[in-house]
Amino acid sequence: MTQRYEPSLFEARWQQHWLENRTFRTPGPGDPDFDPARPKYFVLDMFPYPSGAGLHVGHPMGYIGTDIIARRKRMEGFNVLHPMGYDAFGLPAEQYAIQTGQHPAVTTEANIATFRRQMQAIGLGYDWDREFATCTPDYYRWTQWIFARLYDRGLVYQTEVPVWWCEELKTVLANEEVINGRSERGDHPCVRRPLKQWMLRITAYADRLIDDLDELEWPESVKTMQREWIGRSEGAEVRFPVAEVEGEEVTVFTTRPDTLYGVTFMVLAPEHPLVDRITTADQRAAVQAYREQAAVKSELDRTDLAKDKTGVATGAYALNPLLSPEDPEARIPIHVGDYVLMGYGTGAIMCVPGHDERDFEYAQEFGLPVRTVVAPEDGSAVEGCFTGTGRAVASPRWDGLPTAEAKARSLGILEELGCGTARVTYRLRDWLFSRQRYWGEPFPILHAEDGTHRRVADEDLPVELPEMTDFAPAEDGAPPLSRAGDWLEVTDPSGARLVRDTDTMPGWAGSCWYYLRFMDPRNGQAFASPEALDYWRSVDLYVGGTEHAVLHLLYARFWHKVLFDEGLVPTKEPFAKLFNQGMLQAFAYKDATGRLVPSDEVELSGPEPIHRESGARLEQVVAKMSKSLRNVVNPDEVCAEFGVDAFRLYEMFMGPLADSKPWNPRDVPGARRFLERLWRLFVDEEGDQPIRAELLVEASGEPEGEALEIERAWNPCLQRINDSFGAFNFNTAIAAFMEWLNVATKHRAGFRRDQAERVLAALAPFAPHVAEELWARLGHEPGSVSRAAWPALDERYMGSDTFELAVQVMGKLRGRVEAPKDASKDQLEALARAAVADKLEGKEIKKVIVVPGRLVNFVAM
RNA sequence: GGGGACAUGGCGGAAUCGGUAGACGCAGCGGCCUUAAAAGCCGCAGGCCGCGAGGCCGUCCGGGUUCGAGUCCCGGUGUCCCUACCA
Repeated sequence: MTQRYEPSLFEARWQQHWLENRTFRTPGPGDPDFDPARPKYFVLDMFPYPSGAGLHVGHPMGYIGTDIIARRKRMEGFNVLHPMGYDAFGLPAEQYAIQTGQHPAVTTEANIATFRRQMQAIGLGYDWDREFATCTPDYYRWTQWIFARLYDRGLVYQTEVPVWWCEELKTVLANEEVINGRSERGDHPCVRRPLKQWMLRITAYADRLIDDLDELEWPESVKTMQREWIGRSEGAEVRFPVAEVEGEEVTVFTTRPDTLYGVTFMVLAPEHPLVDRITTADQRAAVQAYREQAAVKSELDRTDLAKDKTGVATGAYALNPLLSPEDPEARIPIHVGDYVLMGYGTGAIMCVPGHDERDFEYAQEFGLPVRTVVAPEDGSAVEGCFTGTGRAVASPRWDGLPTAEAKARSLGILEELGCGTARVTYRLRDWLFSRQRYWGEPFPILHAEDGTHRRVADEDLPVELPEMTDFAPAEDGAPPLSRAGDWLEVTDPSGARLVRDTDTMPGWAGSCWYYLRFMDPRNGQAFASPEALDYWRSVDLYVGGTEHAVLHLLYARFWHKVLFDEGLVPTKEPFAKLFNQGMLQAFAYKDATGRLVPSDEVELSGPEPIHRESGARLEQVVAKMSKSLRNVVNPDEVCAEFGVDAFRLYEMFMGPLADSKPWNPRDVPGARRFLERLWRLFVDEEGDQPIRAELLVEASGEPEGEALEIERAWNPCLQRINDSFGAFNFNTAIAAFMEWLNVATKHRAGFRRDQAERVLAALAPFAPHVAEELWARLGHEPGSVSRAAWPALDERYMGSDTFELAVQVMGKLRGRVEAPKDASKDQLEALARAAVADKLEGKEIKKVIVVPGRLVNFVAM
């Protein structure tokens, strides 16, 4: 039998061993082997949607990172909760079902099997006993149950709203799923259409969702995104009476009530209900035409077309409530314009072209007057539009006040006059929560004949998805479930006939609380036991990509807070610490015209990349991995060619986990070579023994000679490994291993068993297969390195006794000299002086800076 | 238009508190081993000048603070990500 490093001979075997022995199973409260004395650590990956394409090398980047963290924490004595599951409801499986007739449950199950196999093949140490998919009744029963809690708290309502409708997908989409009028998934055109929809009152939690961000250990950028998404803005609601139309008034929201004297016109959103009531006869045709045009425009892209402001006068006028109705200045025209959005604030604005750029543009377009009511603090003259803060001018009731005070004063006056109040507005809208689709959680809702609805009793959950064979939505947009026959009909105990709701929940629903289910995934009595919730509390470290910075993380926080208010979870927030891994990119090749050339047309064997057909030189650039560039890398292939440990090491060696960085196929063999060299330190490839005989000898006493050299290299290496867990820059840990290996190889004759054991323990989180293999060959119980203790640092052997002292003259490096680590400042200065004596000759030394352990700098003229 | 991140050799990237820039790896070059090649092992390796000792330049560009700046401050350029009439 060969003793060469051949990972295919043992990697699969160890993976099998871990599964069979449930090595990474984590006992929790209620399990007989649970040890409550240990501290807990819950480290979670954002679980994947199991697509048909399987994993590509980008997915495992974060998974390998958390696997390393989980494995080390386990070795440090923590109860580590590190599970994996599948966000398995969603559109792609259903689209596929419509095209092929395959039931989404079938394709989803097949995809999950692929994902599971791939993740196990990477050696990820998840607790597979806790695995689940959100599309199983065992799970969505509790999704429905939590929905019922929201329902009972009045956070669920049904309303007719203009929603994004995607003709291609035959469903409504949430605002955030539509980008520039096209669906985020599939890039199909979408139109606005009024439909009755389920809404969740997330806006009721807006303030808490902003305020509680402060206590989270999250990237500032993500917190900022969430704050801006919620978009809290403080201002006033002001009511302007409409001239000559008795009883009508225009209510606007403004953040600048201090500019009220500068209002010269008003604009209503095209959809504003007031438009019909106030438009004058001679403007009616023009307004009607404009509204129709605006409705079409919104289907395309209102924002893109809005380079120039458009609008039309209604012919009606409003009266500035601060001025006397007789004052001609008080009379301001009311327009309709599509730069005002019906969905924000009141759908109407007061326009102050002197101090708002959009209003200014509109005023320019339509020749409306501009009135200046704020002057810059420094007294400088402003022409056109000034949006900054300063002092109020031409504003009789608060002239001369700085903007902040003017705001407060104007608010007070508005309230006094009874024509305005302070108000807070949010950009965040209530969450459109229903989809006219099949593959999602059915709503646990029953409709009565009188038009009322009630929720399904808890004991009747889950409301299971009915078996169907045709999932296509109807032409009129009626959901597939409306054709579900018997399933639809329910008779309640009183004999009343009820009909089930036929919408399903959006893809986000299942991921709103899955982290809680991991705490107690097989519980049939509750979504998780109070004991489990109380022990695991919340996620200590949550790792995933930035693409979920707003939606998923905001929705999950919302549900968690509702559960907190219900007294069902012990924490206010679900994810204590968030970490965003970088994106995995790939090299791409650009020709002279700037076009990207698919990778398989590029010849890389020469000194520079060449286009195979034309022979043209190409430029290497960094781009996303994409099918069209044919630079997508499959982890299965990499593992097959280089081994799993090499794959894991390379992914971590590429750079810090947080950075985006390109996959370079040429670098992968370097990781493999490291493992081979390490192997040879332990195993004589030419011999027939599983491990070098010296390593079977129990070492005693302090290391000496070559063993001492290895020891002195090891401890700084371990220090760097430990430090790499601070910022998740495991590339530096692996570099440290490599440097240590270079030293150890040089002094291999002195390599001792105790050193071998410590190295393998520290290596185990990074390259677990080879660590297990060599650990077992050392005679330890198979599989036990995963449970070994994390090695301790020995401060006595932190490198050698001397260091290289840099000697500078006037800040420039002029020499180097070996110096003892414990030398005094005076000794260092003397050594340095001797080293650069010739450079100092004839110069006057003005100052000497001594930095122990580093350098000496002579300031000399 | 707004917000954020980043910028270091041919490539990926190192560099605690401001203290020897380029660790580690890839690609490259030289040597050993070999009939030869591969693999492996040993060594070289930012640029320029010089036979050499050595010197000069160098972390996107321009200024500044400092004994000393990749790191801090001001201004600019470029790349990537997010966002987009939010009143």
